[in-house]
Amino acid sequence: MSTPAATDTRPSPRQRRKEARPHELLEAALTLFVEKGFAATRAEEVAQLAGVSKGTLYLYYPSKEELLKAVIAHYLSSRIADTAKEVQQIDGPMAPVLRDMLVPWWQQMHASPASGTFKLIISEVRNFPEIAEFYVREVIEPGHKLVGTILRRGIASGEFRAVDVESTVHSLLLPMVMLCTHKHALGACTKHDIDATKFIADHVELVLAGLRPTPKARSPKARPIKSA
Amino acid sequence: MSTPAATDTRPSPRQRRKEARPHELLEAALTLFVEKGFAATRAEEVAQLAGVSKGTLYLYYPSKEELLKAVIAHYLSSRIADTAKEVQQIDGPMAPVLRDMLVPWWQQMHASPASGTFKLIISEVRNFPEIAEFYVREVIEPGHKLVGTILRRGIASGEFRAVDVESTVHSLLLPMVMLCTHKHALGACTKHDIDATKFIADHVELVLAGLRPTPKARSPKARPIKSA
DNA sequence: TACATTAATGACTAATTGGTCATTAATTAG
DNA sequence: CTAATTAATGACCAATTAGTCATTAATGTA
Repeated sequence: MSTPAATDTRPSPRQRRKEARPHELLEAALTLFVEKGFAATRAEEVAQLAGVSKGTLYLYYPSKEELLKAVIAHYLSSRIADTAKEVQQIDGPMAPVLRDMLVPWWQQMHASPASGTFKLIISEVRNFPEIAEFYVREVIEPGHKLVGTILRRGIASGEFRAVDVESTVHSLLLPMVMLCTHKHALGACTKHDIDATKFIADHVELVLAGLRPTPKARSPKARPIKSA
Repeated sequence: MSTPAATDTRPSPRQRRKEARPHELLEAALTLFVEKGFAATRAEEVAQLAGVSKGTLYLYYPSKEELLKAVIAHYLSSRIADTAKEVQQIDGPMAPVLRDMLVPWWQQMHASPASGTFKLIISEVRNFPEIAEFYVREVIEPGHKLVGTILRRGIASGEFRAVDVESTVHSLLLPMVMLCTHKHALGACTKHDIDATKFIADHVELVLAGLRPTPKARSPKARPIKSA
């Protein structure tokens, strides 16, 4: 999407661009924090990558730790809530919902720089517990609730087997998170690559297959569920 | 298993225990590297947790980086190869193999301190590419080859659908790795807990259900495969 | 007991880096 | 154009820490 500050040829020195700095700094910080980790990234590196001096960085963020929190907050501004609203209104079978919403959602997430936030959170939560709180509230809980709802509706209608919802939510989502994490960890330093687009689709199909009612225990004919 | 050096009451000061030091230092290093990350862990902290002075740490490991590599090498000494040997000799259906070997293998891994190595590797590979090489060779490749073989044998015998083996290997293993990672990241600072033992079993069952041949496309009667 | 060996120590050094602030210069107002 | 405002700079300071090494003392030997 937007070019990293390092590669673009901005006018040059000592230019005043008050509006653009915060975002450029966040972008640079995300890149470096994800790549090298928080503690191993020097504040001056972030500034340099954003094309400013260290002093300027501290003009916009009061400390390295605040910068980290700002990065996570910025790149996690919840698209989940919106998606949940949409799903609420959909009627009928749930398999297409997973196929047509969950799959592209994760494909886009994986392709975007925001995919790095997963590695960042994994690496840093224990050092900054506030991040845990934020992440659970903004991402984990809404996400699990959404997928859990979809599964429960599918089970209620007879479309899915009566599996354990909690476990199945994890079966669906953990690989997605791991895939994003992998991209910025091993995936970034070996050719041991994963075709993310294909895997995301394949994985959802596999889970859907695992959710099909068993032929023996004939489920009562699936009936359309009440909307809402 | 073994008590962390911090909690046990060892005789006390300036005791000479040449044999025990390396392992105690590795244990302390694993704990702290996993908890705080490599860069944020001070060499002296590791020494302290192991009950020795900083000088002693450097008596056994020439640098912090070498200590990190030693930790990973030690806790990854491959149990995978052994498991692979066993599986090679088993005949008949593959579902019990996954149920009876993969499930307990991951349950034990999750329960052991070695589960922390996943978070450690995720966080540090990009800073220390040698680790990537080692990990791919010792863990990823053998592990994928093993599970891939199991799936292929099941597909060949008609026990499993003709799914994409690569994707399915990832569907099986990524959640396990993520689960271990979670334990030492978010799982260590929130009550947002996952029942690992249950999830591992449930997940394998879900995948096995997803691998069942579809009732419509009747597979040719499953026949026992040739051994070897 | 006296001596040799070597495991263990911790004060120390050199280098790094988060954060500050007096100075500089781009921009705007009059 | 001149003055006022403020975005941007980078030299600087204080604190931290990886790694060293001269010293200490535990252990073994005669």
